[in-house]
Amino acid sequence: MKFKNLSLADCSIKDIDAFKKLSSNDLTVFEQNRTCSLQSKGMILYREGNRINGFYCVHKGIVKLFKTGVNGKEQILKFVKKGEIFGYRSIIAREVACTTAKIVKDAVLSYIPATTLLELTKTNAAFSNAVLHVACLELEEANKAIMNLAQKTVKERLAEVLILLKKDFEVDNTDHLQITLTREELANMIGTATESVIRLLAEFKAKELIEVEGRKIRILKEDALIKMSKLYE
Amino acid sequence: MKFKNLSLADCSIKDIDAFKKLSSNDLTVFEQNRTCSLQSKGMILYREGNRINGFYCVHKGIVKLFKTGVNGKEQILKFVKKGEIFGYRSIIAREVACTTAKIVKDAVLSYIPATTLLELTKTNAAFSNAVLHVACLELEEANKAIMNLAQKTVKERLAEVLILLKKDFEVDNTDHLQITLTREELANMIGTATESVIRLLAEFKAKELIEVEGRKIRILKEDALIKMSKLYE
DNA sequence: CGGGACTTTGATGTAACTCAAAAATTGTGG
DNA sequence: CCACAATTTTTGAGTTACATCAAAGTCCCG
Repeated sequence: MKFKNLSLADCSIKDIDAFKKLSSNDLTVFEQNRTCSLQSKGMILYREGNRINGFYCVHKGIVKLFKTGVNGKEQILKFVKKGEIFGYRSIIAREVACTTAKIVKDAVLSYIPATTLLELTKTNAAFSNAVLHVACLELEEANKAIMNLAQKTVKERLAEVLILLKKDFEVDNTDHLQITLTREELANMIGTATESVIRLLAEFKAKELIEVEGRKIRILKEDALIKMSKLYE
Repeated sequence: MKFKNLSLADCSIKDIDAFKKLSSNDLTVFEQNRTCSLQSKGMILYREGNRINGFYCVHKGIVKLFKTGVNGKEQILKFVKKGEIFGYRSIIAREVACTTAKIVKDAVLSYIPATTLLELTKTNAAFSNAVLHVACLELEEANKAIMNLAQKTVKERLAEVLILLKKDFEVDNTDHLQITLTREELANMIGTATESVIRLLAEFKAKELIEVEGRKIRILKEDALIKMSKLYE
């Protein structure tokens, strides 16, 4: 079968962090207006510059959000995972999508129409506040990213991104990062060339900070990477 | 007198973009809970890492928001101007301030206590929605900044920032940008060294794209700068 | 008029990009 | 399940945009 271990049953709004505090009444309205779907790797949900008619909740899988730059180069802004929402920004701001959303790991998603989002944010303070909270957290993440890109070296940024990927996506039972990215995707996260990522990963490996098997990465010396990344928090 | 042309009378919440659509009822609650003040250039309103007990509306003047990097280098995230709000993010996210706020042009500000903000966002959907709207717009700005830092050259970023400063802060009657920044501040906006900004401004001047008189900049060929910045929108 | 803060210029170093070509891996259709 | 194509990864060499350092010049502002 196509979607191993995935089922539309795994699709409870209760699992979405932003909406955990909503009353059961609010949740009911919500549940009535959303649709669930399975989406396979490679699928594009919406494209930068297009109108977007709803937003998404991720129940399983991973979605990549990116902008496309001058020469077609992707700039990855976020990997969205279980419990998170995306696509709401453009609806609230009444703008076309400012990113492209692509499935990078088979996913179970909820889709909520824009009209429902706008109606709820307009009339339901608890709901509006829940989305506001998410937006504020994302804003701080974005500010940190700006700081990193502006002031840190590529090596520091790569070290940091490995740490953050471990924190956000955790490791499997063999202690490998659960998210597997191509070298190019790593490069497009930190704003560098693919070759630079390759050379730096080789350097980290030589220093025994990490182990690498294809796209699987195991972090050996997290402390050293944190120090190298100049990441303190 | 200290504050030329500034008066606490110029302090109407109606002038704050985010709150223009609020009902007069909502506005009243608001007005009762805010305090106005005049703040002179150089004043620091809050510092990164400190708890913040309220947020601000700008009626006049300009406030610089920045993070401090590894070696004390400022990373400027935003210049806040008339009609805008700031400081709300940390309150909503229940975090300490993630930036430092410094007055760079004598200002008239409203200050609204955190408790009022939290109370209003919790109970008043219109208000919560207003703040949400601001946050979503800022999020898109931040995403664009990430893209620029990651993929554009210093020259492209400087060209872009000049265009944006003109759009955001406009020009005075002599056609100069109304916001006057040091070379260092320009550098800290686009993530480069002061010397690089100086050399590039000289280059732009030689090409007659701009005129420079100290910190006053006049944009002569906006089209050429836009083209150079690879900014299309 | 003097001193601190900015600005400018030049010289030099290097982190990181680009290009190119080979090696390895992954995916796919027969 | 294999063979072939396509993509991704790796390595090397050459280039460059930009940072850094140092020193001189300029602008204010009291």
